[in-house]
Amino acid sequence: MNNRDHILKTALDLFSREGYESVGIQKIVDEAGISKPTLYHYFGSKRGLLDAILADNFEPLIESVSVAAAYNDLPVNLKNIAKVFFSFVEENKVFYRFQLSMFFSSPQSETHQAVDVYNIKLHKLLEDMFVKAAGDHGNMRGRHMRYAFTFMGMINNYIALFLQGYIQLNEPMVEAAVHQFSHGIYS
Amino acid sequence: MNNRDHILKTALDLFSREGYESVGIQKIVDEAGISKPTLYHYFGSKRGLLDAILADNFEPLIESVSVAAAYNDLPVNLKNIAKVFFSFVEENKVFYRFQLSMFFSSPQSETHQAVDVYNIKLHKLLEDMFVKAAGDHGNMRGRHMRYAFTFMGMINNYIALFLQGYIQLNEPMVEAAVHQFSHGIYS
DNA sequence: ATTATAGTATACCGATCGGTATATTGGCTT
DNA sequence: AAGCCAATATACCGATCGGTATACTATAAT
Repeated sequence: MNNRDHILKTALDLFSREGYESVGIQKIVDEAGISKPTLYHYFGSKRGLLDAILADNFEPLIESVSVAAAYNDLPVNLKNIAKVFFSFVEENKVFYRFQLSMFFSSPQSETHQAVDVYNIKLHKLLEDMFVKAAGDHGNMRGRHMRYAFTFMGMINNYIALFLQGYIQLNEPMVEAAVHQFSHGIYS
Repeated sequence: MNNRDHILKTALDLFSREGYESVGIQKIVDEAGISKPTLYHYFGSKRGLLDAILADNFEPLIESVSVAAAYNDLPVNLKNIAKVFFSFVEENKVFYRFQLSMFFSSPQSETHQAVDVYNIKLHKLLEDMFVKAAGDHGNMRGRHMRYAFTFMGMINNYIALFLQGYIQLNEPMVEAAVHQFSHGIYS
């Protein structure tokens, strides 16, 4: 692995375990076995390092979600989106734990602002899907935003359970999450 | 308001807005119009200040939840618990936003550890209730932990929606949250 | 062979971090 | 009035913070 990717991986591990604010640059470069100017050569600043971690990991996720959310048949879409998230989390546990913590961090914090742009993109994909679905399901109209939030919330609940070791993110769990969410929509 | 409570309120505001790690002691004492030794006289350390904030706010909540979760009739219990949380959040927006961010912060961080003890207490109250309910609902047996987590997750989803200004936490919303969760249990 | 450039290290910067030594104030007890 | 103690302030501590000035090295292009 090249130095840049090695730094990214080391920093993500530390950030995810101890929190972005609590981890100093010195600790990252010690752990990675390099020196400060090397890190600053690649990323320019601590914030630049954070942005690089987010871009590298979020972009593939957003791409996959955008495919799964292209409106067709709502129940199928929901299932596919859940699958995309669950399999992403299985392969990127450390990153997803970190991004969840950033999403819930204080609104004015650097971490929240850094991750917000990506979550807004994800949210838009979901909301667009619900807007289109409302053409076929009249009783959904005007609630797109709430649906998008509730669906992401449901997904993240199951992911949180997984991250704590209580469940596996397999096919039946996809069904369970979508089923439970759908009950809130159609009734 | 006495000095101790004034410091607590000032610190909670800053922590909730900018994050615990990002707010220095100096900023708190400047904002509160006092000096460092005064703060250290009351709380001993930054961590002591955090613990005092948590104790002051969590204890009444836990007391209320423990009443609402005393097992009687599960649907009624669930509704009462949701009511307790929703009305607590209405009156303690700033604190609840802060405690949510701590709950999702990195597992080894000071903030997560500080808040964990209280969330474990809340979780135990819910889990005990589900254990007792399983006596009356056979198909629930062995899933107490998952139910406790999922229910809290559902509650926190609605609270997050409220904190972002998308919904109000009124009676119909209590019904909606409990209804949606219950569908995951009985089927 | 020379030059340019990307990559890396040593050593340092001012600012801020959490925390404290010392002293002073003011009210309460005896 | 004397003594005590909680409450407060000024001024300071070493450690760490994010970031950088300078210089060396290795590789690649001319």
